[in-house]
Amino acid sequence: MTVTPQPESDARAAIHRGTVSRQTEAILRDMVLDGTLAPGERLNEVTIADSLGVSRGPLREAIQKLAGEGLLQLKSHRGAFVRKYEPREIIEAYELRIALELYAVRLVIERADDESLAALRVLLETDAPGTPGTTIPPTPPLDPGAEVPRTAGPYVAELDFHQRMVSLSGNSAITAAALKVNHRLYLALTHTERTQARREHANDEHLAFLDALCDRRTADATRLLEEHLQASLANTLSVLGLEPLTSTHRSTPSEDLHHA
Amino acid sequence: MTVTPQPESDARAAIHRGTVSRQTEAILRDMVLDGTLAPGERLNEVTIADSLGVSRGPLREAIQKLAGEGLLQLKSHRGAFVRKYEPREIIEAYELRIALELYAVRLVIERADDESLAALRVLLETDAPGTPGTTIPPTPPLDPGAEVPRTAGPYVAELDFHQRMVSLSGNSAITAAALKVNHRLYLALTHTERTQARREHANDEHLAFLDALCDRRTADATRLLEEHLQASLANTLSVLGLEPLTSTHRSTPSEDLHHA
DNA sequence: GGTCTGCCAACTGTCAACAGTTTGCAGTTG
DNA sequence: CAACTGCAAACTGTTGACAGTTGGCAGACC
Repeated sequence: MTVTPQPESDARAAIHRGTVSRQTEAILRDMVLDGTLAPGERLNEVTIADSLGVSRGPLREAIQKLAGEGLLQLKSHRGAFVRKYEPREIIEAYELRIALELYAVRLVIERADDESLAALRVLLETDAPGTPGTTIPPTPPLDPGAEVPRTAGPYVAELDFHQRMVSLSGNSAITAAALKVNHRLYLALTHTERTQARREHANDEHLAFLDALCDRRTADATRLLEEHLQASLANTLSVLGLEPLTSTHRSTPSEDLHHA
Repeated sequence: MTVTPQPESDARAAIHRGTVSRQTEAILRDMVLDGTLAPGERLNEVTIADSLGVSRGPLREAIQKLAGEGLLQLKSHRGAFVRKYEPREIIEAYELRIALELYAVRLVIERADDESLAALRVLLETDAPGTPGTTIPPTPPLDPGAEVPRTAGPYVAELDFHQRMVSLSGNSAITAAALKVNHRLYLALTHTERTQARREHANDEHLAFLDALCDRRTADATRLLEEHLQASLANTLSVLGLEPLTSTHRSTPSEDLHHA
């Protein structure tokens, strides 16, 4: 109803919905994101191909594509596994997200019109967990199947708001990159709950940020967004029982990240 | 015989150098980046598979992966084409690059050790076009075949310096994203020459930026880098005979980039 | 002469079968 | 009884062949 390109509109459209390869890719992505395939799990090609009613060829092509998006991990002669993110990788993905959003904010303030900015506020008010998949940005440069599934994880609304904000930059390259890293973060954090306190804080931060954004106060918006993202990352880390990477490495001169 | 990953190091290593799929992927990427396959050109699967001595299966898997990286474009039932970037897309890719590098600078200043920073200076001094492929970052999270080819285009040294700087952030996600967008920009701009004046300016800007970076003056380094990147983008646009997007949209409230 | 229609060739998308590798297990041996 | 070796099953990697679609070309028709 909202933004998702509805498949059930026409039966003929469903038949012609791209090739088997693309359909398989979309279905696989959903299966990975909604947990049907658990992180670390191995994908048996014949089993999955059989259950989807397709051959191994298109399935393998879909697997290649998802591996390129960071959702699967390929091991030579061992097959494909659902990507299991290490704590360090979660932090790195988060930092990538921060990099994208911080610059996107500047573009949004420069370019977005008032209506679009105002429309963002609606996303914060309808914070109920019942809102179904509104995750697709208006101009998705990725494939049409790239959508966050309907199983409402704790991060869906959060990611959705941010993704929409980024898409207002009008830059489809940045938007696509953000969507991809958001998918990865969703996969990595989908079973991570946030504390209630954090949840309320997050909403306040969103509102403050949005106010600055609508007033086109670039410096304030940027600062508020970064503080919000850093706080969100810190909460995630604490829930996961990890210590923040961002404060430990400055003392040690080398050796710290040279081995990766 | 053309671009094949060097087999003469060890016969056994050549045999076990990944699967045919991966080799094909690396070779294809090189062929796209070095212009063997021209932008807009269509890839005939049987011809290419034949010339590489592989079957269509692995070739198609490689094509899927390169399409995911933005180097190829897939058209349903029409095949794969070398991606031909529109002016707008070039600008968007450039902005994505800016977003990544601006945040990377902060991480570099926080985390990189003095030696690594000093090592960057060497890249600027050996500006001769004879320096062979040093394009791989220390920690390439992409596949081992992902390198800017040896055909020294005008942007190779430029991109190389920036890529190395980004890799010093220690963040492999950001580094991988930067590498990917740099590949795209290389493909889009490989036949674009820079003015001599711009060339000298660029070097000066690099040096000034590097000084600020080594002194860990975050604000200065960030500002200098952004000015440098904006100037570089402006030069590229002028060479291409385009007008900058970044200055036209602020006045018009909407309608400017809503159609994309 | 221009335009439209129907056919044909080329190519992509898909499938089923073959070959090589890995992993786990059973048997054997010290 | 533990550890090592060899085998076998399962699965991935690869291949060649089949079917459906697209685009162009020739011929007919207006």
